[in-house]
Order: sequence, then C-alpha cells, then structure tokens
Amino acid sequence: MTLPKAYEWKEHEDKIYQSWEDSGMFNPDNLPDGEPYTIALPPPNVTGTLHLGHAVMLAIEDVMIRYQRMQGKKALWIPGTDHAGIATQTKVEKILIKEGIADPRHELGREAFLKRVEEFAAESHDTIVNQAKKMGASLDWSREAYTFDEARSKAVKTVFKMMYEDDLIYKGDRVVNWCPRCKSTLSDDEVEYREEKSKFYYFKYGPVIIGTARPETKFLDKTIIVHPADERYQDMIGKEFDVEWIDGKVAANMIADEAADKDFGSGAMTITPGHSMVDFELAKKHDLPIVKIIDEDGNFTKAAGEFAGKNARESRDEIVARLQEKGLVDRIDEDYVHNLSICYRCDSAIEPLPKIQWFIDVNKKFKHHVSGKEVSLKQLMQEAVKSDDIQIIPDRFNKIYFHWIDNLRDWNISRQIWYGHRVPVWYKGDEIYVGVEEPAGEGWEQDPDTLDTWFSSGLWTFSTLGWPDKTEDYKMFHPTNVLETGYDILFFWVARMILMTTYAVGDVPFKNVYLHGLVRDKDGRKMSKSLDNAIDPLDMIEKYGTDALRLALMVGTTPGNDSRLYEEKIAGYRNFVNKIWNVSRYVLLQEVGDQIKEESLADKWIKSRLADVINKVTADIENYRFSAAAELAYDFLWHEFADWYVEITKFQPNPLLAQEVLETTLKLLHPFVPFVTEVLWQELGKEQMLLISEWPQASEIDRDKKMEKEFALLQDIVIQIRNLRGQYKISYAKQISVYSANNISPQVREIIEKLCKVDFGDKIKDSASTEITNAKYSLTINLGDVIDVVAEQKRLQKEIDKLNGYVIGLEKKLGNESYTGNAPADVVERDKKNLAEKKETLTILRESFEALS
RNA sequence: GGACGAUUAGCUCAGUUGGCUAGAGCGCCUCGUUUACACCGAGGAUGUCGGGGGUUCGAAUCCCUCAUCGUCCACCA
Repeated sequence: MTLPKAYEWKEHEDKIYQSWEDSGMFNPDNLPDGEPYTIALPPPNVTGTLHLGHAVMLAIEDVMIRYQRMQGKKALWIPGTDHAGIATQTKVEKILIKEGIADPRHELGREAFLKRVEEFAAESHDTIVNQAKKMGASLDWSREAYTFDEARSKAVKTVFKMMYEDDLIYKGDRVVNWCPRCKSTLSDDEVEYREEKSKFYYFKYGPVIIGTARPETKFLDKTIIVHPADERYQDMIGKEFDVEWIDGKVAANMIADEAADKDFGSGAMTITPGHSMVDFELAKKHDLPIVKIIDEDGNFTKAAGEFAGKNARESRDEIVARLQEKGLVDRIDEDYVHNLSICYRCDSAIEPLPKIQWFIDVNKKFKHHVSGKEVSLKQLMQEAVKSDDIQIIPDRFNKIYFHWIDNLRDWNISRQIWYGHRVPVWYKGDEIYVGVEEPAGEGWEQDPDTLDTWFSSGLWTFSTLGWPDKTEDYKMFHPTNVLETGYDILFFWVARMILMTTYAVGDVPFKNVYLHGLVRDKDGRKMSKSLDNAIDPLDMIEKYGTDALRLALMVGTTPGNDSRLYEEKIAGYRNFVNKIWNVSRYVLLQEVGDQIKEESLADKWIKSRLADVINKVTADIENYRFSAAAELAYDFLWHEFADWYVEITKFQPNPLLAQEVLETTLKLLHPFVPFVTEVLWQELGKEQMLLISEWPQASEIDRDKKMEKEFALLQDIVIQIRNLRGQYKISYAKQISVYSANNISPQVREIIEKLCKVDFGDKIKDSASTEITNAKYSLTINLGDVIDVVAEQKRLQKEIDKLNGYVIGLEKKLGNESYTGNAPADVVERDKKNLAEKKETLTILRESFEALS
C-alpha cells in the first residue's frame, strides 16, 4: 500500500462523512447501551448560508459529541433550523424588491407571499444541511427539526394555551417598539442602539424651557415634570398654565417626579406618554391620558390637527419653523449626541407607539403545574441558575444574566409579520377561544398576528424531543447536557429557553451553558459584508480541509472571548494535519512482527508520556478546555511522538508499539480532526470505525515519572550537542567524537550517536574540547580544529556571568529564613537541589574556560 | 451612568487552585534534502507579563488605583 506524500482531504472528506452517515452511528438508537448525552444544536436561521460563527459552533459541539460517543454514551446531537420570522421575511422582501416588486406584501398578498418565503426557507435549509455535513458534524439527521414544522407548532400552541390559562399571557395596550419598515412590533431585546449626532431643541413652554430631540412628538404634551427637590420650580408644582404651543393654546400643569434630572437642560421636561417607553411608565404612574399622535406608517394621526396625515419625522423642520414664528424657540444645540433606537434586523429607526399586543407577564405569581409553588417567571429563571441546576461557562456571564432578569419587562410576543406561528387565539363576536386545535363551528376568526420567533425557539430542547407527548426520546434525552452557543444570544435565546422550559416542563432545558466568543478578522473587526472581510467557511474547507479549519477555530480560544481568524492560522493547522498523515504513513510502512521484544528506554518513555497525555486531554475535554486539549494532543503527536520516538525507532525499532501509540493518539485527536484520523484508522486496517472506538484510558500507574525524568536528561544532552553544532557551525556531515567518563548504556549511547551524529571514543587531550553536562550525563566533546578559541572564551564568560547572577540570587533566597520557614518543604528542597546543580555547572564552565587559556 | 472583558515575544494567543529561570503557533535569523513529511528537520534571537501601589517567603495570577481598547446593559426628555 502506498499513501501519497501529502494528505489529500478532497479525496476523503465527503466519502468519510457518507460512510459515517451510512453506519447509522450518529443515531443513538444504534449505539450500545449507555448513559444518554444530549446536545440540541442551536438552529441556524433559514436566511441563507452558514458563516464562521456557525462553523465554530459546529466544531465545538462536534468535539463534545464525538468525545462522549467514544466514552460509550448514547450521544445525541439534534439538528434543526429556525424559521426566524422577521429575519427570513426581511430577507425575502429584499430579494423581491430587487426583483422589481416594490411592495411585496401588498402586491402578493399573505398566501402568495408566504409561499415565496417558504421556497426560500427550503432552499436555505438545504444549503445549511450541506454545510453542516461539510464541517463533519455528527448530527443525527433522522431527528431533524424545524421551529415551524408540525410537531413544533403543536408545542408552541400547547405552551401558549398553558400560559394563557395561567394568566401569564395577556393582551395589553401599551407603548411598544414599532419598526415602520418591518411593520411589526419588536421585543425590547430586539431593539439596538446607534449613536447619532442630531439637533437638540430648547423651547419656551409656558413658564419653563423644555428640551427635546423630537419636537414632532410634542403636539399634545401638557404635563411638565420637574424634580421634587428642584428649587427653581418649587412654587410652580401642582399649578396649571395656559401655554401657547404648536397648534394654539394648551392647558398644561406641572408635577414633581424624581424621574426628572435637575442637571439636564433646564431641569424641566414635558412628557409624551404615547411615544416614549419611559414617559409611558410615568404617565401610568400619574394617571395621565395616553394619546397616539403617530401611526404605524410614521404619519401623524388626527390628534395632530392640521398636520394629520403628514410623515412625522419629515415634518420636524416645519414644526420647528412654526415654533420659531411664534417666538418659542429658545435655542438649538447642533451637536447633540444621543442613542437612536433601531431595529436589529433592518436598522430602521424604531417608533415607540401605543398598540394592543400580546404579552407574557414575567412578574406575576402563579401556581406552577409541576412544583405546585407560587412563583413568577422571573423567579423561575433566577432559581434555575442560582441553584446551580444550570452552570454557565464562563461563570462571569451569571452576573450578566441576573442583571438582564432584573431589568426585564413584560415580553411582547406578538408580531405583525406573516412568517411565523399564528397566535392560537380565535374570536367570534365577544367570544374568545384559545387552543391547540382550531375551534369547532362557524364564524371563528383567528388573530392575525404571529408569535415572536424566540417563543418557538425557546421550546427547542423539549419540542425537538416530541413534547408535549411523553415520548421515549423526551424521557431519555431531556434535559440536555450542554447548550453551546455564542454569548451574543444569551438573552434572546438562552434566557428564553430557561424561562419556557422551567415553566412548561418544570425542569431545566440543559445542565450546562457553554458560551463561545465571536469570530473576528485579523484586525479584530467584526466580519461583515459591508467591510468585505468575511471569510466563507466553505472556501477555507476547499483550500485547507475541514480538519484544519476546525482546529483554527478552536485552538487558541477561550470560552466567552472573541477570537481572530485568518488564513495563515488555518494553513498552520493544515500543516499539522499533514504531519499526522505523514507520521502515520511512516508507521504504516513498518512491518509489524509478532515477536515480543524487550522494551527500550524510548519505548518506556513514550508509553509513559502517552499515559500522561491521555489523562490530561481527557480532563481538559471534561472541563470544557477544548483548546488546551487539542494543543496537548498536537504537541504530543508532533514534538514527542514524531520528533523523538519515531526518530529513535529508526534504529531501535518497535513497530508494534509505534502502531499502538499511533492508534491511541488518533483516538485522542479524533474529536478535533475527525476526517484525517478516520482515514488513517481505516488504513491501519481497523474493521470498526474510529467514530465509535473506545476512548483511551490511563491511570497514574501507567506513568513512569522516573523514566520521563531520565529521558528528559537524555534529550537535554542531545540538544546541547546539537547546539554546539549550531554555535560552531559544524555540519552534520562531520562526525564529532565524544568521551564520557561515566558508564553509558549501549542503548543510550546509540541514541546520542545517531541523533547527534557523534562517535564515542577515548578521552581526547585537546584544549578545544568542551564539557557538556547535566544531572546525569557528563560528556567531553572534541571540537577538533573547528573552534575559535577567543570567541568561545567570550561565550563562556557570558554564560558564567549569567549563571553566577542566578546562583547568587538563589543563595540569597535560600538564606532568607522567612522563605525557608514558610514555603512548602518540597519547594525549598527543589530550590536547594537546583542550586547545587547550578553550582556544579558553574564549576564545569569555569574549568572549560581555564582549559582554553 | 453601570457592569464585564482585554492589555504577556514583531503578529495571533495560551497560561486551571499564587510556586521550577513565563509558553505555543506564525514570522524572523543560521544550518540542513539523513530511506514519513520542505505543508519538513536541527538550532537561535526577541518579554521591566499596560503603568503605579499593596498583600505574601513568593504575584502574569489575589487586592486597590490609573490608562488605553473593546463589549453588553441602562439611558437625559
């Protein structure tokens, strides 16, 4: 069998994935009995293609799942996609507009429009599935789910009904976030902020000066708020005023509330209850009327008098001009910087306005159907994390999570977009019906609104397992073990899942949350289309192979921290993958005899090192330190197995052991680089796939630390001799003769001879010889006529000075009683030993120096 | 305004509960094609661990403080 010199991933990856899929082993039903281990894949939005964020997610989760599968668990990784209501609808609208349909929703109508969305979603879905497979993700495709399919709809309606009956879902008339482009409301979390410079106006309003950035909302303002402790307004509080305003006289009054900031502007403000969240709360507190003056299209309502029907934002200048005419403009600040609220999906400016919407009450106490306790949803969310039933990694996100809950207001769950779960509420006259099934009888009309997409994804861990039916899957695989996702959707999704799951099934959705960071470009910028700095995972796979990409996305990253990706990094791991290939190729070329051979020093060493690496890699994966685990396996394969062990086996062969060590190393590497390891596993002639092989185990007994130390000293000597070659520029073509007064075993002697290209011989009386020494070895190296005596003396002097400084420092430390008295005995002992060694080395160096003069 | 993170070699980053003379990859320099690999091998250079203070026998690691960059939350009308 001959393997090509370089690993050709394109020849293997698709075939290997196919063979994994054909084996059925991604499906836990086909795995041997074991403890269940579940991860629900965060479902990608069906808005197009996968990006690097998805690639990171797939890589990390695949590591966890493959590891657990090899540990003998019934490992289940559930795939799926998210219909992502607003995001998908926005995307399709953009496409249709490009196709020349100016107002898609109007021109097509609900049914035709939804058909187009569904076509697009189906296409995206196929692309996504394909990409996930390219990444090597060992997902159980037989259990694939969609947030908008039949089974998930049933779960959605069931939970809605439960919450409605518990009075947790209510219909309320409140100021909500309205996106005039999406023509829909948004939850508070779906609003983003963008800093913007704009004009800030100061107007004369009766006896006070008020400030505002939005004059067009101020038509009907008639309540002035000041701080109760503001001395300027003490005698005006509670009074009424006749104020000349935009559209004539207004009857205003002044009230005191701590919401007013004495130090901002004039300290007095008027409030607009209908078009500001904060003012709305204030208005409710003081029982003020709420009037809608701007409608869903951004136009003035009749309440705005002669301005009715005009676009509000566009009328701003006109309104200011009107006030100017009336002499009511005090001054205008041109450089006012404030945060404009924008829609997280389309960046349009949000228009807060009063609207009747469905809400989930997060503060109301209710009797929980499982525990029977009186709790609120907020309390459920807090309890799940506080009690440690859910562990967030890294744990600093706990604080962020709790802070979010503290600030959480009732969740607006209804949307006016079309692509989504219809609110399962039907009306007939004054009758209202809420249910999973459609109401019987004629004349029922369903609520036109759809549900927030996060309502359905909040049910993901259990809706994917067949809930509300108590299926075998649900019993076996819920709660899931880990929820792995980016920290950017902690609130959107993770928190909502905790809310929905603790409420609906009375259990946590997952035991651990692992949050990864964002993938940025080489300069630390977010990858985006507008910057044109986005890296397409598929391009990288094409260029460097999936295994390389996976490593590049995982190594050198820590949970919760952003990482940077660039091609050189991926190329580096491509090199490593090739190294795996080639060292395996070498091992495979060796004939494995069946004779039992006595183990060499190197054999014992590599076995001990392997045991150590097995333990550490296992511990690191168990503790979510994936980067560290991969690095350890990388380092072992390349810098211990290939660089030392395999080199030594070239003259002290033990092909059987070499192969065994290789096999185990392939197992350790498999979760990280599944493709190349599986290919090699098959080249090794294994019948069973590496995918379901058993994860290696080692105990401390398998380690021989004494042997490792001894071997390290041998390595040290080899490196020192190689160093000399470098220093004196002695080519490897030239043999050097060495002498040792100590007895060195033939095996060790051979290692030194072969690895350093030296010959052992008699002691040479030559001034140009040098001593190389450590705790175990002491060699005299004959440097013949290649040495420059003056240069060597200089070098030695430098080294002596350096070491001398170190020895003095160490002596001082050891002479300090507070140190020797307080530090642990073994630490002091180590220092003492170290000092003795260094002193010895110093003596030898000084002798060498003398010998040269 | 509040919270959090980052600051370690030229670059990108590790560094678990404080403890061997602080590590890796890339890049750079020197040498080298020895029956796996030039996507390679052998070696080398480069760090007041952001600044200052403190705790400790001992600090990259813990505490205080300042600075710079970044993120999230809240939001002043």
